[in-house]
Amino acid sequence: MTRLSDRKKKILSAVIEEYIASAEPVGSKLLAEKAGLRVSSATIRNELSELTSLGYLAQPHTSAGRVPTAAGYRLYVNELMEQPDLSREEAARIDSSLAGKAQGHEQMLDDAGRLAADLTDYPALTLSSQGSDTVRRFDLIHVDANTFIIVLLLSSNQVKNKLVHLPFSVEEAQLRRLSAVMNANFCGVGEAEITGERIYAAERAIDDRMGLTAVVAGFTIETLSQSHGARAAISGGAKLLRQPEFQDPAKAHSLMDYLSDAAHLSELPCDGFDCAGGTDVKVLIGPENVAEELRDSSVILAKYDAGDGMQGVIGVVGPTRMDYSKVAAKLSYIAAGLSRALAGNAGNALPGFGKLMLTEKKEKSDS
Amino acid sequence: MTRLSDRKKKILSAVIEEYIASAEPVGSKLLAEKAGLRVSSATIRNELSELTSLGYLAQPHTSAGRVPTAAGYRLYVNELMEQPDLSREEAARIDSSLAGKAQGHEQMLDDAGRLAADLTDYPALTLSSQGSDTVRRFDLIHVDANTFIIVLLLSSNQVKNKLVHLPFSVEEAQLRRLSAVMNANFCGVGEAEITGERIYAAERAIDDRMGLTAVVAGFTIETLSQSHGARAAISGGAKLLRQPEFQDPAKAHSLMDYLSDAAHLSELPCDGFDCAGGTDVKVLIGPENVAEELRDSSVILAKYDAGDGMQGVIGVVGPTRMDYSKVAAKLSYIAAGLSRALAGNAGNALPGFGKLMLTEKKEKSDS
DNA sequence: TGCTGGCACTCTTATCTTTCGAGTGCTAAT
DNA sequence: ATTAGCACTCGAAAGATAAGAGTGCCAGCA
Repeated sequence: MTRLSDRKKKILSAVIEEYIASAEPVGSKLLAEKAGLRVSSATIRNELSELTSLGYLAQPHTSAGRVPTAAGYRLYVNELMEQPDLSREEAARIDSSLAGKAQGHEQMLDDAGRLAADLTDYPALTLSSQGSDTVRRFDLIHVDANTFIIVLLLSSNQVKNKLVHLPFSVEEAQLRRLSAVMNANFCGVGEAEITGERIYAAERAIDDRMGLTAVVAGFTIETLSQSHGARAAISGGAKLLRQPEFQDPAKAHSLMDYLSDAAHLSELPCDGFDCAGGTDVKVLIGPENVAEELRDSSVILAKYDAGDGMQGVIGVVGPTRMDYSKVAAKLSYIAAGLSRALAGNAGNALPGFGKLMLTEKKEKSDS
Repeated sequence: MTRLSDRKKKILSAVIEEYIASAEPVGSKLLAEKAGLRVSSATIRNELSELTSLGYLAQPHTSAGRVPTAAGYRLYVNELMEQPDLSREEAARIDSSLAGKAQGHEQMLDDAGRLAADLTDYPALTLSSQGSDTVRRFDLIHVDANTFIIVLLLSSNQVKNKLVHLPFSVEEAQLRRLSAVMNANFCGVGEAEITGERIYAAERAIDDRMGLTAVVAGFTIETLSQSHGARAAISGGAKLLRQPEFQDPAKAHSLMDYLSDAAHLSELPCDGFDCAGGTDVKVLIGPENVAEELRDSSVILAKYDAGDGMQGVIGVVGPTRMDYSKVAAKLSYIAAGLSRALAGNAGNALPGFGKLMLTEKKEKSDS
């Protein structure tokens, strides 16, 4: 289908790149000067005219320059654009930002989102659609007569906890029995299979009359369902306002409002990552988006791997006029780094860790 | 100083309330009709003129109505406005929103922020300037030969954890010794006092040659410093764009950018809560703000108590033209609810908790 | 056949005027 | 002290004009 002459391709690319940079319709004259083609503006006009009737370009009004259509962007992204390598500095910045601290999953994601927003100057979104998690190990810590802590080690290597205050007292031995029965019955068990019956059975097995089993099981279900349902977040929303296409407050507001609802973000299609040069990057251009609010924006998503089969997505939202190549490269690199950091979680540089913290601390108390 | 005739007060209030509602300069004619005063517009013009020269009102240009100045708002907030009670529905909504789940400190705060933003239609900010926390109890859970979990119970009743992978193996007995020495030496100790020497001493006490003590101490320091430094967050930033005063994207952008940096939020003055009718609400009007970016906005803050001496602030940011009374009432109510939920953390309705979770779960799997 | 210069035409954007109206301040009368 | 009346000011909206950018097409040329 795509039987475009080399010259047409070149011109289309030039139009898109120029438009990405200037946000203004680009005309034949400019093209004749800037693009490396050694032809006159009249020739270019003819080509532009054809590209327009092919549906790759459009003109806002009769006497304006050309603007890429969604189809134009699509073609550009799929076939025309070249994926640039990141500059050393940028790569280094990403590396250091991600390598900084080995914190929890969520904080890491948040940081990555902020980083992506900073680097691309577009709002960044992160969603971890971590598959179905299970508990690998239960621990109950007896604090005092009425208090204990539930500690769950999940198969995704996350640790979750909850402090429980009781209106009655409980003994350490009881907790030991309880944790034993939880470990025996609910390790590796998915959220859906933690049924009332099984809880009841466990309850009876240790003769638990105070409903402690149900408390622990309840927290487990809550935790699993929470990490099962995709967590979504957005950062750097204010950056939208920098884009000329969002000078109209109504537009900006509609999009920002849409984005700030995590429920909407989770609806983004997180499968079918194969386009854009083999890397795990996906580009949704304007009307390709299902959500009405995203129809004149584009979304670029990169998949990362969180180890243990879990995966998530980090991406940015911007006007259709985005520097797809640069943004895709950055996101891809960030996603890769994230995968490394999360999957290779085991590789905490342990020696010297304590010292590191100490020196950091010193600096802080100075300031 | 404030020797205003009753009529002037009434007029000033009327101007402010009208302006709050309409966002447009208000003139003498409208006032003559709406305000309950039985005088003509000419009389009101005279009064307006005086209020203007007193500095409480200003006119954008010679032939426009009057607009309140910061001083006008201040007077209104301090003396004129009446604190309305919340409607039953609103109170109920806040109660149910806060009582919903008894989660962690941070999540609770996030939820409260979202609630405040939704209820007031202004961006909400939350900051927990939790004083200096200490560890109340250390636990180390042995997972497998190379892995253990650090569990810290803080004096604020928060529980923090970290999964540690080791490049060498460690025995359960070692961990027991380590936790004993940590508990003995670092319970109730502030971040600043966890010095290298003390860590070294502890290390020697249990003959720890692998630096495990440092690892645990490092995490402790990290945790304490993190919860010591105020955590700040913002939600509902998009709502700003709804306000007429932020139709100019540049203004909106400047403020939103400012707000999205947590570091800036923490700089808000969180002391001196005494104005506005005895409740713990503080109003910063326009130029009263130190930050340049907040100079033509107002901030309303309400203090909440997180138990154990810790406290935080929840508030909203909006144009100086804010419905101070309503917003203050809402924030105050939310803050009170938050205090109750956090301080009275002990009062988890325990019986039936497990069942509750189960039914919730059922609903989810249905959809 | 394909490219180029030239030229008339179109349509937006910016700028400048004009008009309209709301609101004021002042004065004279009650 | 309050009010009615009136001239005046000034911004916002509407209309008019001018400028400029870009197109499409045609005729001539390799």
